[in-house]
This record gives sequence, C-alpha cells and structure tokens, in this order.
Amino acid sequence: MNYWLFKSEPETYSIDDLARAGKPAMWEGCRNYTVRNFFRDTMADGDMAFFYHSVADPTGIVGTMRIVGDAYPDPTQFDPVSDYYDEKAPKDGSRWILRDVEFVSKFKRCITLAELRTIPGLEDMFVVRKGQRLSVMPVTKEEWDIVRSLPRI
DNA sequence: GCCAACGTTGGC
DNA sequence: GCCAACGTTGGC
Repeated sequence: MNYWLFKSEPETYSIDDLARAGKPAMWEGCRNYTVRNFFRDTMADGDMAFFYHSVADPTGIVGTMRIVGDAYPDPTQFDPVSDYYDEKAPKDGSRWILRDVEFVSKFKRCITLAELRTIPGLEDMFVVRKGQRLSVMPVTKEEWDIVRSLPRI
C-alpha cells in the first residue's frame, strides 16, 4: 500500500466537488512525465492519498481519498476544446494517463502548509520542500500517520 | 503581481 | 546529447 498527496486548485476542483460526486472521479489533466510515471508504475488500486488545496487561502491538506482501479488514457488529451488538449499526443493514449479517485474523508480543518512546516517528522515531506512543484507526490507511511494523528481533524 | 525553482522544448 | 530559452507552478 502506497500513500500520495494530490494537489488541486479548489477553484478548479475542490474536496467538496469530489465529495459531491458520490462516485469515483477522473483525476484528469496531469501533464508532467514524473506524475505520469507515478500513475503508470507506482500507484496501485487501493492506495490512499491526501487531497491538497493549492493556490488557495489557506493552502493545505483538506481530506483523504482512495485510488480506484488501474491507470488508463486521459481522454482530455484528445479533446480539442479542453484546456488539457495535446495535439501531439500519440493515438494510443500512452503519453497522458490518469487515475480514478474516490472521496474518503474531509478534515474538520485545513492542515495548512505553514502548520505542516512546523511538525516534527515532516521536515522531508515533498510538499514542504522548496521548489517542489509536482502536482502528485509520494508520501511515506510515517508522514501519513503523523498527519492522520494531528488534533482536530 | 512577483519571482524562485523547476520541467520542457528545440536548435545545434 | 547539451543547454539556453521559455513556460509553468505555486507560495507569498
């Protein structure tokens, strides 16, 4: 079982949007090869992930979700009217893939980035590292457990 | 709005 | 295959 952190701008897609969906949703639009490789090679059905709000006030972890099923081609790469359209994407869909995710929980409060930076044991967490811009990143079990054990969540 | 940091592109 | 230029992310 692996653990992850997924970033999303809540104006685009928030934890509430995922909760309202009431079923697994496509995590579409990732256009970064490192993330693509995570989706393809490392992530597995049943993995757990934090939902993180970026470009928000405040930014931070707002809940959890579960990875459902296997990776498959992201349909938005073939959609000319989509923001995520990629005219050079091979027809076999191998360039950009996605994962389905389902809502698990929303925290009672946002665990802000500022708070994460102060918590012993999270010093090396990807999301607190300077310049780290991946929209999907791995989380260790130790980091997962520390965040899950914070008060009032 | 600024800008640091990083990923991607493309010329050579 | 190198690397400069460019584009994007995302915190502040």
